[in-house]
Amino acid sequence: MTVTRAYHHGDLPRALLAAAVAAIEESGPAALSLRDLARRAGVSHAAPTHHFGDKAGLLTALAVEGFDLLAAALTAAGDDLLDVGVAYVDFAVSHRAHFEVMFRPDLYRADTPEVRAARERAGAALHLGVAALPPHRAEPGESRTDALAAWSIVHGFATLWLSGALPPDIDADPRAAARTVIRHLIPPP
Amino acid sequence: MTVTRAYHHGDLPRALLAAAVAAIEESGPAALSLRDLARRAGVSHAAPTHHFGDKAGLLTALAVEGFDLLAAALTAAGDDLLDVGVAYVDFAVSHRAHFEVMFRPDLYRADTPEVRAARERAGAALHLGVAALPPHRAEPGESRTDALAAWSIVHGFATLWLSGALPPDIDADPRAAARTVIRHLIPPP
DNA sequence: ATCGTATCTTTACGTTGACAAGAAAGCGAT
DNA sequence: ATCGCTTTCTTGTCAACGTAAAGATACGAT
Repeated sequence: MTVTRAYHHGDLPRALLAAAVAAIEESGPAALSLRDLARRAGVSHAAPTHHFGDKAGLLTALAVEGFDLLAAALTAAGDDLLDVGVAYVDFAVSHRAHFEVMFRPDLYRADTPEVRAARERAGAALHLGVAALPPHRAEPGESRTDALAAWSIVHGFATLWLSGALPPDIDADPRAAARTVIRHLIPPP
Repeated sequence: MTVTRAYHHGDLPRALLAAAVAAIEESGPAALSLRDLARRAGVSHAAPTHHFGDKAGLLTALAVEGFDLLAAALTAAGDDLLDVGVAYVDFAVSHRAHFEVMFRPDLYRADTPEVRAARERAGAALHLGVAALPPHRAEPGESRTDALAAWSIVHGFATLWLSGALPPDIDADPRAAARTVIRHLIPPP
């Protein structure tokens, strides 16, 4: 006799991560409860701990998944810095649970090799967009601060939007507002 | 006989806020424990709850204090957008506990009138720096996105630095790096 | 001196993360 | 088939946490 479950046997980790995303989108990563996740998945209270070691382990897995998703989204956006920047903000908006965890290293183990590798993949994808910029300034090392400025402006816009600090009319269409904001950084041709 | 205490009688709230700042700087706002604060202040575990109602109440007070400190720092920086921007980053670096709480509205009551007022004071101070920019573009409503772009780039740089996402050489002198980054936003005269 | 209030303590309850030990199911080797 | 090993999950337990209620103590105004 087969037991009816919400997940295929052996796929508890995936189900738990999905439940964690839903829970974080509801009430933030600080209020995440392992026992609540177990309840949602219909397993005992200690099942999550077995698969992820502890709470930080679960959030580490979520962060890795997030950096990989971000890398894929940025790569798919192409070479234009404007498109890549909008894709960054779009990722934060449409994957806010992942994004909120990714940049809160006190919640997980950010120094794991897997996390480091996934983060570097995302960073490389972001740099591709910056590299397509015309080298209008001849100063050495300028492209590095170019990248840092681009990263800062899209990351700042994304986190401000996530924290609800932006006025309501921007809340309505963050992607369009992001495009306008990023344009301020790119010199007119 | 007078009892030796770490704080003047009646100043427990201040002592608790100071202890909270120290605790958050050590291990982040998520790991903050009211009972730990009480231990540090030498009072019973329920004393913090009396003064702040609950944990969110304490963090609300901390956020209000933070927005006021930020407003003061930005005002003191003057009218130049570059200076104001660097002051924003400098505030995040030198008051990281306040800053981390301020932009995490799921941890406190961000819709309180006091919080709202303090946040608007800080916003007004930031806008002063943007208003000093030359109106080089004649498009209507441009100054609003100017402000948003400026806020985004300094906020993004600050949060990236706080989350440890920036390379080590930038960690060493974030203020200088911030100045370089902000310059990317300001058109050369 | 007394009353009222603010300040803190004591006690208690439900929830949480973590740990340890055990049950149960899959699985390859024999 | 069945033995032994591993993975998966359950059960039981513990200390720590946030919160609430009620009692104790001190302060200040009258």
